[in-house]
Amino acid sequence: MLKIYNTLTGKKEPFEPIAPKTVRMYVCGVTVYDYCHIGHARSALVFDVLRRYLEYSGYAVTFVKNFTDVDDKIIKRAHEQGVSCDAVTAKYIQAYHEDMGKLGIRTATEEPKATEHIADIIQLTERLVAKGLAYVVAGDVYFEVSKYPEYGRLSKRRLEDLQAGARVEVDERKHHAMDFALWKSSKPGEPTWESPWGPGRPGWHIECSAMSMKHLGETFDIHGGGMDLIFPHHENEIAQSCGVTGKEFARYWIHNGFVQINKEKMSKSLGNFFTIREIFEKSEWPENVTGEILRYFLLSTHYHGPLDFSDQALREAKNALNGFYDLFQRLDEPEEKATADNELRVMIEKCRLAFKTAMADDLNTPVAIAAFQALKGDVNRLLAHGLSTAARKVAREEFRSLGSTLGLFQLNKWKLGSTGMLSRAASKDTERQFGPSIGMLNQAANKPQSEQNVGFLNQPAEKDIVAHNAQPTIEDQALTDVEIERMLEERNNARRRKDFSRADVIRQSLAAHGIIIEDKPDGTTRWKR
RNA sequence: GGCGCCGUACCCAAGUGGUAAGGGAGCAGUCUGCAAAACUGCGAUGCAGCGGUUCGAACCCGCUCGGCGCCUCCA
Repeated sequence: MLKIYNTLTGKKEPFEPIAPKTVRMYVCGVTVYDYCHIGHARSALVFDVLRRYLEYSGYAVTFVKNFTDVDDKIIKRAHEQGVSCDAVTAKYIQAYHEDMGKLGIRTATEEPKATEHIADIIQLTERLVAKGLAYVVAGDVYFEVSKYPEYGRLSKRRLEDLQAGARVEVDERKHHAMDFALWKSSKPGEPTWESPWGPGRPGWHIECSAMSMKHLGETFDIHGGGMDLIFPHHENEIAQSCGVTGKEFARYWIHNGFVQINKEKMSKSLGNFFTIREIFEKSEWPENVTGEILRYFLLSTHYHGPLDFSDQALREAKNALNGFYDLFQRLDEPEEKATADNELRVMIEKCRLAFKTAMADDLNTPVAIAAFQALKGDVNRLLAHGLSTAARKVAREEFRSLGSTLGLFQLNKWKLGSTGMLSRAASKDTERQFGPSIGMLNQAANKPQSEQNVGFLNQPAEKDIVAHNAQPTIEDQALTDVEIERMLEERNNARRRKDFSRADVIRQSLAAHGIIIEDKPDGTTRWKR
């Protein structure tokens, strides 16, 4: 049974859905006026994993995630670029799907847009006005916070504690400084819809209430989003929704922590954010590998806490993942000995139990990953004793199926691939240039921490290198599999006649192309990019 | 001014009353022509500091120091 931390109650609680075996959840998506950064990725991933886990646990999940596609920032961006708001939102919605897709984040059951729910929003606003919870001022409609006595129960604030106008001037026409707009009369050049209060557009908070109620009903199971949405966004949603229906809105409120840079929240104003596509562009590794590294990194900390993004953190995730995929490569090799086949079952059972226990405890993904690490060690030991081809397949499948809840271990090939993309001539810094391949060959690559962060944090320099990478030189062409096999054959011939210097030359030559080799006890050699 | 979070080994990170998971890096050993990988071993007598409660505290309470978030749009 899943226990989950509920912001509303401030406690970890057993999860009980309203209707048996089904879960209805709503997560606040993004405002589509720019590319998503790694913080958006974390939020999307956390709820993607929650959804996968609920499905794994046997629930039928209806998952709704919205796009806010009408908003001040969108209007501003459209004006800046001299294009329509629709053009802006369409561009960034597509980018959202591309970026999240690379991270293996599944699309939600429903992904409603605010602009497609104007009628629902107007209707909900009318009901609030009719109930006396909202008032109209010259074409604007405001929710009257003092009419909802429980205002502040999610964010644990009292109305009196909210310092009115602390940083923003209070609109004189509002009854209370915290009253918020449900409907805004539109200025010329802004998107506009007809309404009982005149032409205008919806406020931010009301759209989520309207869309969630439409797709999930007036009361549903889970409402999620980033920590920063607790106040005022989710607080306001509760006030509107509960105010209008008189029922509870969502039962479990789940919030993920921030991604930080050097212990500070990633934000546009600080200029310390990294977009998802920027990370993929700068990555030294192929796209599918980068996606999994990012996923592993984001899940290696509990979703509720803060998470510091750095180049080094990504490298550690990559190194940890290396161990798994090295094992998977061994598991793909045939073997007749079956000495340890029976023990494998026990190890797998142990892992399953540990995985389930960890995930059921407030989605403890770091502990779940630790369970995989334990199984990795176990299987490696059993492998030394002898696991049959069939048993190896079973083990690999176990990683794949259990890992699918976290979206890990799904790749067939783990290529770190120095595919010749990196131009030697353009580099003044060999270590950075060749990244993982050189790093792994040179175990001495133990630099002071100050240098380890340069990759992603030093934007200008890195951008230069990316630019150079676009023009690979001829000598950097990747080797074909056939060529590699031929070189390995020659090397093994050399080894057999004890011509080790020749063998080492070939090994170095392969290494220069990013090929890592490993001699097996039987005299053959396995390799990887 | 109000509300709240965090501080665990070189780094990352679980653990929230019963005597410190896991990973990365490092060192040593086994194996290997040498590597690589894998395996084995080493590594916090201590969880920011100081008091208190308790048979027992990293976990509860108080104070102090340090870092951060929200109260405005924000995943």
